[in-house]
Amino acid sequence: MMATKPIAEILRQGKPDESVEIRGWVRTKRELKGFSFMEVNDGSFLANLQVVLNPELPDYENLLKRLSTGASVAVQGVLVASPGKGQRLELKASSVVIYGESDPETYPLQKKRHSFEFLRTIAHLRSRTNTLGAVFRVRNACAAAIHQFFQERGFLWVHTPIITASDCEGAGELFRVTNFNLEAIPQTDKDEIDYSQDFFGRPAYLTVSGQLEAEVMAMSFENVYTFGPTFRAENSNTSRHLAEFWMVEPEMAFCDLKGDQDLAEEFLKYIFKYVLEKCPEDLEFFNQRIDKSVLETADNIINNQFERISYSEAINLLIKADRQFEYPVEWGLDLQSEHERYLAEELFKKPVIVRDYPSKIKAFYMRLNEDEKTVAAMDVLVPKIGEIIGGAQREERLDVLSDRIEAQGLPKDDLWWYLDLRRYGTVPHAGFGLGFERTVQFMTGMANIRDVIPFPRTPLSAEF
RNA sequence: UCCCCUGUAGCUCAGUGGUAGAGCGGUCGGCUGUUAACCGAUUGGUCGUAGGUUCGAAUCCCACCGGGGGAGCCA
Repeated sequence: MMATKPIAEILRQGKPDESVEIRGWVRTKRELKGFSFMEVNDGSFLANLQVVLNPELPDYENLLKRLSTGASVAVQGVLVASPGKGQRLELKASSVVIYGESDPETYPLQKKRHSFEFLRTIAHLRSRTNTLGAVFRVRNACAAAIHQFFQERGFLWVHTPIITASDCEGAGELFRVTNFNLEAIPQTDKDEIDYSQDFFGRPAYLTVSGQLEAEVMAMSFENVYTFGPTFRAENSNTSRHLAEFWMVEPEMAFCDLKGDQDLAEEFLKYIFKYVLEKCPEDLEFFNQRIDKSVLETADNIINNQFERISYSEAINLLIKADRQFEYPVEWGLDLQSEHERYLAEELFKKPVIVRDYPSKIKAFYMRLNEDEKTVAAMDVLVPKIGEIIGGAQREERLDVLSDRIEAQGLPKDDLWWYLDLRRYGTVPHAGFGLGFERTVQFMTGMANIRDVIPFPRTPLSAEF
């Protein structure tokens, strides 16, 4: 019985004379007079396995006709040292089974390079290309790294709800969740929508963050993290926005802003190192073909101590900067993308953590500092992307939190359970959020976020 | 949501008022080890949609639709 092996395993550690079976999809075929070559890919590896097809194979002529790009095959044979350049091993086929043919007249993928715009229109086939294949392997490795990082440190993976009733995150527009018949929405006497008749008896939404619930869980397990889908209905049309994306949110009890920053830095270093070890060929490919600074970026993250400055220091540095910004720099105003990129890209040339932002420009749950003007927030800024992590020490004092909720005009009654956490056994705690796709973008150098998620959801686009 | 660019063959694009083009792909043939194979031939079109200007529109004007980039918002 012949062992079926992933092509990655064969190319990494296969030996000549070994009998193997592979399965996969034909990437390309080259017919010569006496025999033919075909390259097969099974998604396990960036490179294809070259298969040699000799005329002695049963039904050779007909087989060659049917083995076009995209066809699915199983090949049995013997590994031999390749006399040609470009590969160590090749598979001398003794039997080829075609599972499904692929009409070359209509199969949209060519051997030639395609634009990412075009590939987005064939999202059901694009994962068979070199670049998207590499992206999804890196994405997988990155997800595995995230879990391993937290699991090694005793963090509990908590599953926070996808559907939420609280509209008080202030983080973008929400998608409504309802089972109303939209042709006939129940109304009250006052001609308002009667949510009491809706599925949850109140307005409900898709979550924009699992943070508040993660805080609940941190108050019983100390260290927790969420890793799941998040939804924003913002009409954002940029290369950095998705309506549906994945977010990682650790939350730590008995932790302050310093500990939060330490974890964020350690975390980024860990996942970059992990992916570099697991997918070296893929990252090398990105470095060569997509963005020639990919490896340098990884090295920069892994081997540099992140710069840490306060918001006030950041403002001073920006004022002193030897260049003009489009947007004004002034204490009290939020940092714009151009400011963040200047700090990380030009001034420090490495990741920068900015902390202690003015309270007025940050969320209600962030802890008020002694100066009463700033909050214990921190953003990790990286070259090229800007903000990749946003976090804070949370306000654990009931009275201060109540005041801030009221000051921001938020519905305090809806947050009764969140406030309860401060009534019963409150502790200092902190956490942060990391956009998963932006991280994969950063790692791979892919310019558009729609090309690092298999099935991107953006305004007017949800076909696949 | 705002600003800019763009829509021509399966793909990437040229054509800017006078008969619709190239490269790649596909197909056929050739080639004793190819690997973005190579060489030769061949195939391929409602020029995004609908109006308008004009003797004549892919080309100029208007509207709509799609795609991309940027900004804002954010992760």
